Amino acid sequence: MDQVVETIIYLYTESRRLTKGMAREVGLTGPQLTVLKLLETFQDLSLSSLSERIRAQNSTVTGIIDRMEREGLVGRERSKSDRRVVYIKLTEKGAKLAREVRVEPLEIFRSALTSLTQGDLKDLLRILMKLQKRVLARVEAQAEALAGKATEES
Amino acid sequence: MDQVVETIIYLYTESRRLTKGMAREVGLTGPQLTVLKLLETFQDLSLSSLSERIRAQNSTVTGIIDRMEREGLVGRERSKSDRRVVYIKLTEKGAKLAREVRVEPLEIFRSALTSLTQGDLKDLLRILMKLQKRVLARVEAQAEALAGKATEES
DNA sequence: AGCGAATAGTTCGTACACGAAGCATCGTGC
DNA sequence: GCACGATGCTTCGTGTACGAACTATTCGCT
Repeated sequence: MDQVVETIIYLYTESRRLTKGMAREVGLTGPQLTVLKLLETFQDLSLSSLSERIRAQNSTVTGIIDRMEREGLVGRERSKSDRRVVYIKLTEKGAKLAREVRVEPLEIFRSALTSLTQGDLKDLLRILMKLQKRVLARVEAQAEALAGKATEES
Repeated sequence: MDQVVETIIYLYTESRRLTKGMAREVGLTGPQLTVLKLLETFQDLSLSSLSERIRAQNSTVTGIIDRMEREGLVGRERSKSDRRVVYIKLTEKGAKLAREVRVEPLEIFRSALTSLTQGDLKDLLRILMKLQKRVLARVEAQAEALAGKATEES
């Protein structure tokens, strides 16, 4: 039971460690490699949609992009239609680097998954989803409780 | 399949977010609350064993302890038998705060787990362990490959 | 039109988080 | 005993990571 938690933590941290190691080989950090690969796949993305995809705050991504821009890997470009939006696009150098990185970040993780039997994979997903749903329900309940408390106080 | 990865990431980040929220209520950060609770359970721990338990580097934990010491929650004490070792112990104030925090950090997560059927829980653990074993095997294979490369280069 | 709320990004302050380098101490081999 | 590698911790530099406050737009409503 605690072991389940342990294992999930292990799997998560390990997959991050792997991305990081892979990134090091080309002189990048983990998040930077992730961003590079995302931009290769989707061409331009706004900063917000980038943050959404890597599950980080805008302020965090601003920093990551700052450093990648400094290295000449990406460029910023304001949208014509909505002048609040900034699109991030790969430069030549960035695109070249993205092509050089052979393996997808979560490769090892994925190949370990495929090596499970079809049945196991199905069960795993089913149970994890169930788990997620319950956690989500509790989180929302707690959020409401807090919101209620805040209202009382105000 | 990618969904499994997604879900695991969700579960992990959510559990961290919860710890953080709980910590905020008593004016702490996530890692600080974790350390506080660990020290409450085990009394004194050396800095290294603390790092091991929270899966962080010594240099990271040094910082966390620095800040907690500044707040008067913990104290450092050099070991008599091995003067390299530093034991971290709760102060009065730290112990009091630890007692005030009712819920264990991973509470929500755990209660969601217990709400699964016995069979599901068993399956989940079995599959996750299998997955972990395979990831581990691949990681080691890759580590060796890198080590080999390094030797060639030297 | 035009005001107020919402949205997109940035800036700032703080706290992890890691690796490399440094310092003190310990342990072993000779 | 004593050189030397190993161990425990700290320091430093860099890069996330978040939330709060701020600016510039855009949208919704009247």
